[in-house]
Amino acid sequence: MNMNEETATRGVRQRVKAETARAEILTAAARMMRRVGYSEMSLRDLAAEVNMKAGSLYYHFASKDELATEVMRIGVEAIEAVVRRGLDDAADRSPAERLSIAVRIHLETLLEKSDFVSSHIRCYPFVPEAVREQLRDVRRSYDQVWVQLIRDFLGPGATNETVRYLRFVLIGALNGSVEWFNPNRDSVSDYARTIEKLLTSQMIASR
Amino acid sequence: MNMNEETATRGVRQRVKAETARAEILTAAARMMRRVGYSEMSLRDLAAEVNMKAGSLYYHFASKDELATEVMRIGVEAIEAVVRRGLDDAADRSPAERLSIAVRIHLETLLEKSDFVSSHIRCYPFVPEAVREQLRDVRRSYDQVWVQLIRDFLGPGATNETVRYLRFVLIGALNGSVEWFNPNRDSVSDYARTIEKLLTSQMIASR
DNA sequence: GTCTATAATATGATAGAC
DNA sequence: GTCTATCATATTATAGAC
Repeated sequence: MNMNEETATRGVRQRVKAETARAEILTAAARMMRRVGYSEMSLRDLAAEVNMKAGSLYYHFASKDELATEVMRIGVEAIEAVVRRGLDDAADRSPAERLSIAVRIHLETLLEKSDFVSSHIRCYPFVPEAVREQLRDVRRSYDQVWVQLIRDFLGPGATNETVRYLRFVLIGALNGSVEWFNPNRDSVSDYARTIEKLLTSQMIASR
Repeated sequence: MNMNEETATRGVRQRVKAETARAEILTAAARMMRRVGYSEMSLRDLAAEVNMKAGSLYYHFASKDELATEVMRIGVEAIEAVVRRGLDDAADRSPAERLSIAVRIHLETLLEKSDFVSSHIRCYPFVPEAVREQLRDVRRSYDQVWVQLIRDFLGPGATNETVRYLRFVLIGALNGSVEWFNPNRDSVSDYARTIEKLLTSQMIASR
């Protein structure tokens, strides 16, 4: 069949509409998963959020799991990208400064910038195993950013175990903030400074 | 009615049976909530775990919420009690040593001793608001243990904000461990030592 | 105290009209 | 692309027999 201008145009418009709807669903899902959790988010409620009916979601996603996987995948990839960019811009800084930069960017992204990131952090432990499996590689990739940062920070003498445990301390302190951080009361910058002081032995002045 | 020995005995036995069953349900619920989460734990599955049918649970608890509240309440109260006891036994130690003791006891209880504690930590953020409300006071009480420990550790110069943020760093590092700790690979003692080094500026030797 | 049976409702998902 | 209608199933909770 020979496409004339009209049918070609309609094809484009339809594709744009589909992509727009898909993006809106993903954004609403991220916000909702962050707020209530994965199991607690019903597809009916999600659909209502984007002025749709539940069944319509299946035109864009094959299942709730696929939708959630996509939301959380966007989250990790986004935070890895923004942290890596920040570190590339600070390639000449000291290991301590680079670690500090990563801490700040991670916190800002998690707490102020992206529901995709925060929904990932909150929901990952309770999402079906099949979803976690899908996210294994992207998560591992972001983990490696921190492994390298902490290795550089601790220097060549540090054991793998020390690197591992310090990473868990940091990740715990960073990600735990989604549960208590209140933008009206708390400051990302102040919390980041607390972590930096701890890392650089400035927590207690007299020591 | 005048109770003879037999009816009195049966009364006691029934009461014991009820209390035993109730305790078994609570224990199984704690284990299950820890493993799969609150929403993900169905009362049918829970009942099966204690060789019962779902309906029978309602002889012991008025609702799923009440059951979950009880599980989580036992958790906080248990960890507060064991941490407070440990601190009482170390009343003469330095603030840094007392903080270190609390870190160790908290981790041991959370990771090795009590499903009531770990289920509380994992499920609290996703439990219905009504349940969280019921737990507010006991949680606040345990929080105060840490506020005091950190105040003493930082000394009189510390601002409330610093105390608050250091507490969140610690709680995040401590409680985040439920998500990654593997008894076959990890050591509570080694992880506790990592945290202690960070607190006492011994993380990096050359500084 | 625990059972069976069931109410009342909510869920993820699919089929077919438009 | 989205709707309506519905399937199949799962959920919390209750009523009444034993």
